[in-house]
Amino acid sequence: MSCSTILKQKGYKMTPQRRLIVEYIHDNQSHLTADELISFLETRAPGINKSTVYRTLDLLEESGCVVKSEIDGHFIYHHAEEGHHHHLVCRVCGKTQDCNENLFSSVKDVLANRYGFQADFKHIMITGLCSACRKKSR
Amino acid sequence: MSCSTILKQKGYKMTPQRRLIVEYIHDNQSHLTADELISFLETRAPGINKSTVYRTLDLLEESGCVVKSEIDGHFIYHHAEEGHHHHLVCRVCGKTQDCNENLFSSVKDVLANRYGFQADFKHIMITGLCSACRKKSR
DNA sequence: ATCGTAATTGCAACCAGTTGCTATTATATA
DNA sequence: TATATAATAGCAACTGGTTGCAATTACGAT
Repeated sequence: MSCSTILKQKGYKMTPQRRLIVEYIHDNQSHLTADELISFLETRAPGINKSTVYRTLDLLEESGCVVKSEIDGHFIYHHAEEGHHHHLVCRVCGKTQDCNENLFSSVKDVLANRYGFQADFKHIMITGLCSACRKKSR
Repeated sequence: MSCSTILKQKGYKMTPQRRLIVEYIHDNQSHLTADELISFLETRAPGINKSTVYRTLDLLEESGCVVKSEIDGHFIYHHAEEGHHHHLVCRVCGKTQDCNENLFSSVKDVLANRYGFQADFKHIMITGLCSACRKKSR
């Protein structure tokens, strides 16, 4: 189901601003930042306000159309249909690789059993050292 | 070894501002936020600037005296000597509980073997639903 | 004890993101 | 098609955090 349909079903209105944002997210399979989106919108809808952008992104997240992750104090958004995967972010070169493994299922079980805590573990950002930077530092 | 000693050994100067910040961190075993620290400093050293506080915290992190974690777009600092543990943050009530388990060792192994990625996994913030909020929502 | 200098501070401006408010607008209904 | 109204957009002010710069200061060498 498309993002627009979901928003309408939830009783939200489809404004030109929202249409553009949703369009950009659909055309853009990979991760996007609010900044990226804002500079795209400046070419298509000059005058659009950043608070509109952030509020729309929050709305889309709340509606499950988009997943919001954080890394190093700022936010990244993914189209939810991409499927759940995690991101390995190198703390030296900054490069990111995806990993689609179901890595955290055992951790989830431990937390549920011992702490009664139901962990989210969606689109985790894992910082560390990538193989290239590891070799360089040796 | 004390934080001041470490800073001196690294060739950094001990200023009154830094002395106060280090003192607060030593007296305060649990997590602290920059805001907390800033409002403490306002009583002891009026006029101290927030950029000094943030720069000192970054310095202490770089020197390994303090660990910086992020949650929901803002930062939390821990005295490094507390030992490594993780935090379970409830996305509903916001409460945090510590968990000292060596939860991620198996995940670390998988990432190292399959991706050549050396994950950090120190002071992870795990968001989810705590047992109390889980019961309420049922 | 004084001096030279590199490190550090405070400042002001900035960045990403948030919020309360008022004016505008999408949409359901008649 | 016109209208009522709740949702929304834009605005301006704000928050937490960062940065470049000029003035100050800690501290090693003399």
